[in-house]
Amino acid sequence: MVRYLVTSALPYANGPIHFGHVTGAYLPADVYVRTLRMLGEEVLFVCGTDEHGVAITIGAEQEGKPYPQYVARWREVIKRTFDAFGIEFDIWSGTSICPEHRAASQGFFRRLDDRGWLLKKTSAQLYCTHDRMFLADRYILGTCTKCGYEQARGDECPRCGTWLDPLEMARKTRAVCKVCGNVPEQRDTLHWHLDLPALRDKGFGAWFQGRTWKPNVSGFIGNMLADLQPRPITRDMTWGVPVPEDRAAGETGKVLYVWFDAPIGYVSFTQQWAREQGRPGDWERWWKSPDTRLVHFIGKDNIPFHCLVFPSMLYGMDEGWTMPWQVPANEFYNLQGGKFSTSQNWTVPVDEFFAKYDAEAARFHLIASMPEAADSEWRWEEFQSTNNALLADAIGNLATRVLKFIEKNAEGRIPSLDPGHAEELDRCILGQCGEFGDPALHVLEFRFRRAAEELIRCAHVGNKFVNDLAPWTLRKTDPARAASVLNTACQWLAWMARWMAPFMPQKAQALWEMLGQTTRVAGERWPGLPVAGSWRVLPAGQRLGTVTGLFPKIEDATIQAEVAALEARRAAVAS
RNA sequence: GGCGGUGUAGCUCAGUCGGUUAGAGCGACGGCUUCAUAAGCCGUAUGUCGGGGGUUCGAAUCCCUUCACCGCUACCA
Repeated sequence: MVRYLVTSALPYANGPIHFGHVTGAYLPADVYVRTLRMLGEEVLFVCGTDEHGVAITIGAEQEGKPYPQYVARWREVIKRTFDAFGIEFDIWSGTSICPEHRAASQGFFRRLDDRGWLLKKTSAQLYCTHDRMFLADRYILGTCTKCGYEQARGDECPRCGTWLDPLEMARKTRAVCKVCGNVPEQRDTLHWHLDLPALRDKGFGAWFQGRTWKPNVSGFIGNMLADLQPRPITRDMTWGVPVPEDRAAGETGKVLYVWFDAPIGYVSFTQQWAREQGRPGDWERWWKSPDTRLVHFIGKDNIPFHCLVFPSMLYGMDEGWTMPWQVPANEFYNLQGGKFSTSQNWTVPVDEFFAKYDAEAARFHLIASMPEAADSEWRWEEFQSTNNALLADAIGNLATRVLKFIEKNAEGRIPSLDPGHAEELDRCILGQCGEFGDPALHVLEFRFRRAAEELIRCAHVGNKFVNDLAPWTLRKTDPARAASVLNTACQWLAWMARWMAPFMPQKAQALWEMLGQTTRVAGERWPGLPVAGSWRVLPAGQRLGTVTGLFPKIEDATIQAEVAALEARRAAVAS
């Protein structure tokens, strides 16, 4: 029996997440998971914050906060955004708080070492005696050895684009620590490296080539595979998972590199979940089974780690670990013509957003504009258009036009269906479906935008049916037939509610209840495509719930104000 | 610099194992309708498919070249 283990990239706990993150890695995963559940599949959805690494230590020190406190704050801020979007994980943890994380990470390290996949190498790096740390290339500022630009970073000159060697730059020019401004010194340091070329040659390469990937994954990784280097997996610092003492051989102050331990978070969080469920051993069913379909939702910046490094580690464990099944990496999501940028204040402040707008409308718009094949962006005008034209006019208005009519003319109960009309009305409405596709099938193929389109088509079909059959006219000439038409329209709404559930769970529930249902729509079986004769589920005579508008409209002036505010925030930073 | 992605109607995109007059939604315009959140339905218009060259009976779709935007380039994550 197949089961789905779904992960979303662990957000780094040193800042808020924005719409780009949400639509890239979290929302599609949530929709995928909700769809699978309605299809009756067994699913586990794992996420939490990535809390180690040097960027966090620097951020915490700048704020004068202990690392755990700094990280906890961002963990909470990030979670609040997910809650607002209705993104629900089965387990939400963090790499520094998950009780299982250290042992799991060290276990990977030991096992990979035992299997001979780890190499020890000594190399020279720049060390800041003031900050007492080795400096990552990007934390070194100096003069470009090529063009003379004085604010070049250790890895690359932002002006001429040249790749720089930080040691050479430090030798030839006055390079300083970006954090404190002092001149670093060169020191030798020993680090463990993951032997990626050996793993590739011993079978990982064949495994990768034997699977089909999205174009942005296969091209990129296929190229990297051709020119692999062993990759360092340790760092000189204290914040992180220590290299196991029994392997450190006297080396002190070494921790696992954040990118080594972060993806192990998927494993350790699963272990935590299993223990909290009272079945501690259950995690292995997820992580060591050929029946598990492991799906990593990520943005394209994470491709090397999820498609090369982490699966190489899993492969190197040689214990039958579950390998990634699909990695639906999205491209990037921008904002109104520019990149989301906290430093430039080119952002949508999320708390403000949710105070003013409907989170489910935002969910739908993000799905409908998701960067599946190419970068895309949030435009306020388009959000308005989606909300007004698609959600309010097409979907919401279909519900109110049918249900309010029933309230006024049919005592607020689902009208009866004359068996003599059923077959013809089925033809009328199902005949319009044309090349209708099942949204769930698109979701399973990670075509979320397409799935969103089908949902809108569903509403168009309902609207056309109501228009064509015009119950407001029929009611005067043939009341029984009018009742049958309205019954059919209600059945269609019930269909639409279930289709909406993975995308807009609360709105789907609201519509479900308006139709007089008291169950959870998310608990319904996914209905697939309607089949003549068997697609009606609502009993005639059922009392409707309270009928209200599902989606309020957004005024032009509101949107203009948002765009103006966006520009104003950026201008304030620039000045 | 290397590698990858993208470039198709005003906007957002679909379509690329080559094949009839290049599609959808939104927006625009015209007509119909009045149950509904002034919503709905029908119809119309719009494109040298980034530029150039080539292969072919035939190319948005294959090859070469060129331009633009974006990303990655592995000791920031």
